[in-house]
Amino acid sequence: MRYWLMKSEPEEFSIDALAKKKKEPWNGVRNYQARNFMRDDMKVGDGVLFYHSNCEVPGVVGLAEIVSDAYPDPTQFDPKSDYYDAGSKREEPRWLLVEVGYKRTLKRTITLAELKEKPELEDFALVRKGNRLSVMPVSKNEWDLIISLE
DNA sequence: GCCAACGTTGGC
DNA sequence: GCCAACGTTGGC
Repeated sequence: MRYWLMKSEPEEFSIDALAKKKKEPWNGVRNYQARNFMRDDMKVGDGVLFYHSNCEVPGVVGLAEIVSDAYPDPTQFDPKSDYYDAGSKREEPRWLLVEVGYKRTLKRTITLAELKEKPELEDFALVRKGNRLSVMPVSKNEWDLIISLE
């Protein structure tokens, strides 16, 4: 079993929204590295740290899990969608998604500022300068440490 | 295939 | 709202 961190802007889709909907197709990922993680490495049952980005207090706010294998992201074919990609063909979809299932909301936000202070997390992709991945791997050690901060 | 211009992400 | 970082695009 692997672990992941997935970013979402709370104004777009928050942990509360996921709690309400129970699960959500993670559409709109348009970054090849993130897509490759979803396509090649994510398995049903993998753990997910749900992260709020681009907001007042960025940080890990909940736990989720992968509940589907990767499949083509339908928004890439929808001209009305923000995520439309005219260059992607149905016979050969460029973008994939996985479905993310709600597990629980943390009692408090484990903030980015806190994570940055932990020497053990020095190499964690999230806190490395300039990182813009919206989906990234988390090691077992990193997962355990982050969870323990709750 | 290089690289400048441009767009996006996301913390602050 | 600013801006650093970085991915993508497109002219050459």
